[in-house]
Amino acid sequence: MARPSQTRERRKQLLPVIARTFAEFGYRRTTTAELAQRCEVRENILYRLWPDKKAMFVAAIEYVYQLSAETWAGLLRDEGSGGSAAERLLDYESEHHGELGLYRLVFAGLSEIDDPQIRGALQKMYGRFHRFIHRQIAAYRGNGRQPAPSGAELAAWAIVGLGTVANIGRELGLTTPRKHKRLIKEVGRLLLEG
Amino acid sequence: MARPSQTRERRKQLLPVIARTFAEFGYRRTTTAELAQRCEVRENILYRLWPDKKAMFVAAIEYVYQLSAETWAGLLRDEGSGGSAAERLLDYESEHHGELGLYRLVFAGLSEIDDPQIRGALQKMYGRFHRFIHRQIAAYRGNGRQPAPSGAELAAWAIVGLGTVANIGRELGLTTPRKHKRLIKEVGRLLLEG
DNA sequence: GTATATTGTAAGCGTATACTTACGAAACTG
DNA sequence: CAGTTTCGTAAGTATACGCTTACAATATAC
Repeated sequence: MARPSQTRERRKQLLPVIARTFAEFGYRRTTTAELAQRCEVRENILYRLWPDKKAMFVAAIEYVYQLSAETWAGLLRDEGSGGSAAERLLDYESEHHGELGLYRLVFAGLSEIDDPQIRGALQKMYGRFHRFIHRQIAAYRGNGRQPAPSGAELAAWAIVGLGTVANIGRELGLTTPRKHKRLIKEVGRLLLEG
Repeated sequence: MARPSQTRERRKQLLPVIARTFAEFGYRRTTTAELAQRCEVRENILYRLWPDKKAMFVAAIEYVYQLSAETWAGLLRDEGSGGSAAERLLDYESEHHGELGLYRLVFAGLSEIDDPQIRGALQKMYGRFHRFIHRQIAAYRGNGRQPAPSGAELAAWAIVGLGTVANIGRELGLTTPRKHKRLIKEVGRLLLEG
């Protein structure tokens, strides 16, 4: 036998850098040379970790949800700070939403939606986000009462859209930080109540 | 003197084809060769109408709003079919929203947001959509009463987001046509009322 | 220590594609 | 008709970039 492979750890190590780079430049404009430089390795090392550029991008998309999910899981565990889970999430997002700029990665993905693999990654990601929010709304509304109506599913989509447009508005400089915050907090509240 | 230039008419004539092509492939994946072929001309003819590929794309973005605006203006004139203007618009959009697939053009643009010209075109487009919807909400809410509160502005952004996510859901096959329709109609109504 | 696998370095290749140039044909003006 | 400009065709250029290959160095297992 010989050296044990460290590809798994190396992938995890480089993924945040890859994701940030794709988020910054988009899919096409990101060159494998740039990726390598930011990762401080040579190009062919990236090609040992992933079969091609597209696989790197798909991995980056999956990373986006992971990161949010971890943050939110932390918020849900931390029940101390008052309010229901849904309310705490809304409060948090109204302050920190889009902070990492990874939504740009999603925009980039949406431009490549004809590709089956990228499309699949986006489906999974949006599906997860939606399911998570859906559960939060259902839990909030059905607090002891009858099971939540199907409206919660629609509301969950609307909240995903709210997050999306909030990022677009911010990115284009069309909404001030103050409005951005109010948009998520107030309209989010409205959608949560139903 | 000699032949009068027909560049203006030619541009208008080709723009719908250009826009559809960019919508289909995105910005980077669209080649000037493909554009020319769909327009049934040679590449350099496109370069006589626009200075470069980017200018063609920017023109296509502007075309997106024009097209929607024309449709909506028609709906607003046609007061016969009952309901307030805002309600008629919602009804119409719940049936036909995203039909032309031009929202893909917007996704493509969002991936190129670092470019000043494309960014500017998107700012103008989103600004116009928002302003239009904002006016509709304000008119609906302030029907004879006090001037509409600032919440209408937020609601307008939320509705833009609603349209965006509805298209994403449809595109990814995550929402059925039935849900798509309900999403716009029911949540749109909720946001309209405030 | 040695064999075997992994890691790192460096250069290069083939292709795709935005944009250009050159030139002949047609059309409008006076 | 004559002169000028636009319009259409065709080929070419230059570059950027995804991906590969070849080889040296290093680390682990036995």
